[in-house]
Amino acid sequence: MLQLQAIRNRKDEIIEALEKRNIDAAPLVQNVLELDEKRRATQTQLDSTLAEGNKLAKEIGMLFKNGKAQEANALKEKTTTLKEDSKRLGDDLNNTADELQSLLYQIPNVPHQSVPAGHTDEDNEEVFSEGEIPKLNDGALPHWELAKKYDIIDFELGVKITGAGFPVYKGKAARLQRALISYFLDKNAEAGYTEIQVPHLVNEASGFGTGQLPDKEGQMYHVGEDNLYLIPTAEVPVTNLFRDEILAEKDFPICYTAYTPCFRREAGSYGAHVRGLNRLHQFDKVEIVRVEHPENSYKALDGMVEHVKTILRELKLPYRILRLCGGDLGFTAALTYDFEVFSTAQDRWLEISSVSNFETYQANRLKLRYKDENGKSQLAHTLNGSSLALPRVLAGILENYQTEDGIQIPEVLVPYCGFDKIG
RNA sequence: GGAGAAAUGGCAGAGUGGUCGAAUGCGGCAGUCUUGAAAACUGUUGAGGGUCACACCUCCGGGGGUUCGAAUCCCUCUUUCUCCGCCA
Repeated sequence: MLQLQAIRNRKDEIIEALEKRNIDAAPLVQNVLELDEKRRATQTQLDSTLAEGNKLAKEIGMLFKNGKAQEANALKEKTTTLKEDSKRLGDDLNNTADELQSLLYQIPNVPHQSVPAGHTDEDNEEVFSEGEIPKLNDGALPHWELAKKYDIIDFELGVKITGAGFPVYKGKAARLQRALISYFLDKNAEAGYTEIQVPHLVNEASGFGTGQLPDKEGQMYHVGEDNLYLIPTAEVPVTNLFRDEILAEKDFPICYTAYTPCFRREAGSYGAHVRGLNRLHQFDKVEIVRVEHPENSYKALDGMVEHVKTILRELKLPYRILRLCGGDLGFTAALTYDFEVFSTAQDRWLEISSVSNFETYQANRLKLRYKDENGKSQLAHTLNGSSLALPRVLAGILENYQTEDGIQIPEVLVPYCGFDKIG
C-alpha cells in the first residue's frame, strides 16, 4: 500500500507513473486525498472533545477528593454531551478511516522509472539472455510425453486422489525434484541466505501483509474452519516474519531462503498452455527474501538477479531475463525481472523465476520499519524472488536434456541425484 | 477435548478505579573517567496520529461494555502456561 504521505507530496508524479500500468489513478487519488483531509479534520475535532472530557474528569476527581460532591455532580452533567459527541466523532472517524483504507488497497505500487510502458507480456523488455538452445532430434517430446514414456510423473493418479493440477512424481522424477530442492537451497545458503522452514498455512493478517489480500482472495485456498490460507508462495510467511518489526540499520541486509510447496487455485486459466507441469495447483518452490535499507534495495535486486543467473548457468539451461512492462507487473511490485527457460520441445519460454523489489509497498502494510541515523522510524524495502520454481525447471531439464536413449541429468545435480540418466 | 492460571515497553517485572504512558532491573544510546576498552558514575531511551514547532489525542493481547474517570471492574475472542485425555 502506498504511503499517504507520498500521495500527498508527490500526487502528480504518482499518477503519471501509474499510467504505465494503463490505469488512470487520478480519480482514486483525488478521492484518497479528500478522505484523508476529512479524516484529519474529524480526528482534530475528536481529539479536542476528548481533551475537554479528560480535563473535566480530572477536575471531578479533585472535587470529590476535596469533599465538594455537589460541585462535582454539577460538572458530571456537562460530560454527557461530550460523551455523545466523542461517540459520534469516533464512529465517523472509523468509517472514514475504513473507507480510506479500502481505497488505498486499490492503488497498486508505483512502477520504477525503468519499467517500460506496455499492456501484455508481449511488451516486456528482454534485458539479457544466455545459454545455448539445444538441437534436439526429430522425435523430441514435450515433458508430459516424456513423463509417460519413462513413467516418472503421473497426472492421472493426481487427478484420482485430488484433482487436475496435482501431479504425482514417481521414482527418478521424485528424486530429481528433491535433488533440485537441495541444490537450490545449498546455492542460496552459499550466497548468504539463511535457510528457514516456515508454516504452509497463514492467517488473514499475513495475507494482508504481503498484499495477497484483499485483491487476490480467490487465488488462495482458504480453510474456512480455521480461517487460514494455504500459502501461494513462501514470500507470504517469510516476509510476514517481519510484520510489526522495527529493525536497526545494522540488521540489514536480511536474507532468507525457504523451500515450501505453493498452492494456487489458478481460477480461470485453462488450455494448452497449462498442460503438464506448466501450471499447477500445487508445486514446489525455493524462495529468496530480502529486507533492505531503501538505499540498497536496487543493488540487492541486481544481486538477486545475478544469483539466479549463476544457478541457471550451472544447470546449463538456456534462459532469458525480461523486465516486466507496466501492464504485466504485479500489483505490489515496483520492478520485476522474470527469468524464462526455453523449452525446445515445446518451442516456448517457461517462466521459472520472478525477482521483484516492492520498495515500501509491502513494508507499509506490514509496518516493517527501521530506525534511521536520527532515530526516526522509516519503512524498509522488501524483495523476493524464486530461486527457483521446481516444476518448470524440471520440465526444462526433461525437455532440453532428452536424448535418444534417455534423459541426461545436469552435471551439478548428479551428486544430489545419485544417478546421471533417466531411462 | 476437559480443568485451572495468565497476557504490561527490546527483555524481565511492579502496578487492582483518578496524581499511570506506566516503578524497578537488564539491555540500547550519549557523556564523564581511560592511550583504548572494561568497570563505575551521569543522562537518555516505546509506538502512532496531530502541529512550522508546541499543545493535544490514541495505544498496557484483540473487540465490546460499566464509569465523570479503566492497565486496573464486566463480557467476549485469541494466544500462552500447568494438569488430565488423545497422539506422530
